[in-house]
Amino acid sequence: MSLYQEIAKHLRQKIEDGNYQPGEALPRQADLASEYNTSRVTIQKALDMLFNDNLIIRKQGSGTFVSPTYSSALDIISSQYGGTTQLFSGKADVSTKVLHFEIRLPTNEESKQLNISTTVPVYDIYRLRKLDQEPYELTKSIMPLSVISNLTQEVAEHSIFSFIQNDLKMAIGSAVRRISADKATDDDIKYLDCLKEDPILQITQTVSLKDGRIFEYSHTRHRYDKGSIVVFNKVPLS
Amino acid sequence: MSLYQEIAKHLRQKIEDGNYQPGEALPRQADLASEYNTSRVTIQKALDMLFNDNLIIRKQGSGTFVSPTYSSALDIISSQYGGTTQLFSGKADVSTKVLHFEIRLPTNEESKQLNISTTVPVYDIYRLRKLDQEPYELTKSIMPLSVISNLTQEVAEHSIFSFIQNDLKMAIGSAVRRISADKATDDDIKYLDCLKEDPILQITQTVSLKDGRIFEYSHTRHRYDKGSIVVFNKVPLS
DNA sequence: CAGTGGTCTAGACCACGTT
DNA sequence: ACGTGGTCTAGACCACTGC
Repeated sequence: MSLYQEIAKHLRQKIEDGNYQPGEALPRQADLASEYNTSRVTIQKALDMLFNDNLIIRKQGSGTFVSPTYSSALDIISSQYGGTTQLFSGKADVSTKVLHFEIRLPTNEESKQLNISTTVPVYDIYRLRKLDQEPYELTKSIMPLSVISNLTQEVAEHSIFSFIQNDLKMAIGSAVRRISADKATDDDIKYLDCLKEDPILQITQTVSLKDGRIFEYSHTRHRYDKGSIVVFNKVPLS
Repeated sequence: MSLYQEIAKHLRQKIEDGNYQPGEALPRQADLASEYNTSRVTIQKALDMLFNDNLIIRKQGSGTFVSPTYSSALDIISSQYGGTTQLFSGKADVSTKVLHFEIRLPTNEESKQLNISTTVPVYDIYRLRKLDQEPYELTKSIMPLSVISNLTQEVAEHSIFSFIQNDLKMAIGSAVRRISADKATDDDIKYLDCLKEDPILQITQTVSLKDGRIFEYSHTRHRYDKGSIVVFNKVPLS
């Protein structure tokens, strides 16, 4: 890990441990540079990381301060990446039932969303995830074989995200999510064990690898009483 | 505007204009530095901005490429900041009806969310926004007088966000949003003109200024058929 | 091995807030 | 006027990719 990342990690730890209280000023950049025996630019790169995570506030002409609204509750925010299995790792028992597993050609909409030709086959996987035996989410995933291969029903029963990261050694880069509310469908009622009048929270996402290739286009449906999405937005710089 | 911001803006324009196609390589950092008559570090800061907006992909040892999935559709993503009025500026006719306007002391929950004492008075504003005369969202906003002052019902009928930015000259920094689905309440049915069985998309948010003070804690309710939230997430660096 | 982006330096000057 | 963070430089070396 590079120096600025180490410094960011160290400062983050000090803030989380309460060495610096919310609202309190951090040492000047020049002093931090001396302390870590590095240059100011490197300190700035470290502070950039903390700033992007809302841990600190920077005031030109005044100083750097621990965000007055800092609370560890924000830890959740950035964690929606590793998929459901990783998110609840250690907190709850996640089990997966594969309802459908098929390799076929994509529809026009799917090929457009995945940015592939309609001649490239895709996995079509429909899964029900349970948290501590309670139905939690229903997900339909479409993944191109040109990006992900050797996916089996066995893998789908566990975590596809960890298979991609740990077995295929591919790095996930970013995700675009659209969140909406919808009425319950017959499948929702059947698998999520909800009522006809219960709302559903739906997340439609395309997830890309670091190299920019899209590897998943999916729709996830949640019971309205078991899940919400937390997002953190910085103001645009431009 | 600083040099790296100008360069980022210029490169962004070139990508959006199609001078560089999706997947195509940009010039090497060294060449860009020569072209803009600056140093490589400055070019890197400019590229950081484009990278954060998913416009480019960087491959160490290989080059910098226009994101293969780049599409201008992503422009929407970062725009949820200026409030509803600004978001639809020029696209639709936004009108606001103030249903309630009051100054009172906050509840325990509100003071906790706003990070203020229960002795600091707050504005309690309940508004119905319409888009081209159609009910769009119902928002209950709580704002501390210690942060925002001189707010009037007159202002609430237009845009509170633009009042804060343009009149009070205060800069908005970040927002934490929780998005969930809910059943329709009597108010939803009455004001949003929806049915009892229609789902509602609810956004609960706290919005902070650049200096870290929270200026709004609000709940916004949308008709399920008129609105969704799009978010873009980069993978965490740590 | 050549070529690319990633990290880092030591120092300079600028912009902004506070006193 | 002073102190702070913001920007920028010219050059060096490291890390990774691909031929």
